[in-house]
Amino acid sequence: MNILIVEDDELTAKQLAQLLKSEKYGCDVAYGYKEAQNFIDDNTYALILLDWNLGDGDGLNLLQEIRKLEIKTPVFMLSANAGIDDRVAVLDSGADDYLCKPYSSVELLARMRALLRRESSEKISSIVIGSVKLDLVTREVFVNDINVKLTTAEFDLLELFMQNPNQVLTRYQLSEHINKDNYSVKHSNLVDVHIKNLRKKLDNKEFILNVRGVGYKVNKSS
Amino acid sequence: MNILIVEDDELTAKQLAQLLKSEKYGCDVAYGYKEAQNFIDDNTYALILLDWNLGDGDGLNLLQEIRKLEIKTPVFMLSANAGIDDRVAVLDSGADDYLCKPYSSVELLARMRALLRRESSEKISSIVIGSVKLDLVTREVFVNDINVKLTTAEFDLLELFMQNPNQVLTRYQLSEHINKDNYSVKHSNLVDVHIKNLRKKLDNKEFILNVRGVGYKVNKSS
DNA sequence: TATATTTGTGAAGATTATGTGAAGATATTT
DNA sequence: AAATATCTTCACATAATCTTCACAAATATA
Repeated sequence: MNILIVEDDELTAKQLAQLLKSEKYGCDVAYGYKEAQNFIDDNTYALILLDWNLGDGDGLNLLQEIRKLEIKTPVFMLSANAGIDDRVAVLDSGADDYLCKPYSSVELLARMRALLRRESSEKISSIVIGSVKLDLVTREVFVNDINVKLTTAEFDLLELFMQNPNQVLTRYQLSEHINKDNYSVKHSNLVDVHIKNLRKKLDNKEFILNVRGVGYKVNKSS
Repeated sequence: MNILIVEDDELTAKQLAQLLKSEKYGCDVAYGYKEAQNFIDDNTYALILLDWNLGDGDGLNLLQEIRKLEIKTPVFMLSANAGIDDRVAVLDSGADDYLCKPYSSVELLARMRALLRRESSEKISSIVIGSVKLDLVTREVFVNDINVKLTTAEFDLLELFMQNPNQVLTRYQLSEHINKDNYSVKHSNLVDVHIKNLRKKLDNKEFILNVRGVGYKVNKSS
């Protein structure tokens, strides 16, 4: 969850960054218009906190430019002294919320949560471990950002592994998860075969580790 | 574009309704908690303007109940005298914005537009993916700019697909979407047949991909 | 080191899911 | 009511993948 702070006053910016970090948000700080543009081009933010007064350009201009580029990231405007008319201009330019300084940090955080909640409810859920990314909605798997095609059983197994990282899963648990319940067939090495094929497709023999006599687990640090 | 006003003071309610009508919004007025519930159950609103103080129940309670029911309609809270702490409670309960009386009607309208813009920007009138363009208003479909005639079921399926690009949709979801709910008929391959016909009309076997064992999805990059 | 146990592997046959044409059943239009 | 369009089912063709098997490789045990 990354937030971009755009604020030219260094002290204010650092205080904001401190506040956000204390709430476990990751954040970048841009001290001016140009710098903000670069950050926005290169990253995806959950929210942009944008100061109205920027040294090398107007905050409102930046906002309008962001919207012109069809970037949908919510923008929270902060301003020293805007009157009612400014407020209207700000909100109509595509800002999602707005506060005047001096503001209460408690209120700022609450309003931010309101914006972020809305976004996150639309976001897809995906799990990333090491070089492997698994998207639960599209059922796509990416290894080093390359889309890899898995069969149903392979995907279901990998999903179980990645939802229980570091935990050892027995062959029985794994088998049950893909195959209703035919693991009564004592000497089936069905799971082993799927694991073999998964390892090959993930291009990493160490991603799924064998725990001798018990089962398998994913290796978080691979 | 319908807006629900929930406000127990009759004069205030009428003034609000007047204001909204002058801006060409359609609106209903609920004077209490129960009445609001009924309106919400029976209608779909683009926005709910909710007064903090209701005669027969608390506005905050209503808000929390709405969110518990997973109703996503944006809620704009209005209050006579809330302090900062109340603001936090309000926004964290799922309100999307908040204003204290006395507020400027210009600012109220601007903030409302900010909320409504967000919603309406999601309700576009046509969707384009690859060579396929789907017009939701005229219900026309173009493949490489050539108008293709689809049956009702085919269009409805394609619409669902294109509004959820890349997402895997199950046969059950698809069937429910076109056909009320007769997918209890276990061995119906109705969806499969529609998919086959769609693929032929779209002149592209890769536009709708099968996800074995799960369902189908559109291929964004086709 | 020799032996037993467990895990890894490729290939082949069995099984299951999906694709397809055609025909009868419904619904819609003329 | 007839003509037309669309929906729905069915039987079978095709394709994906599951599962087993025999054996190889690795690891533990004596």
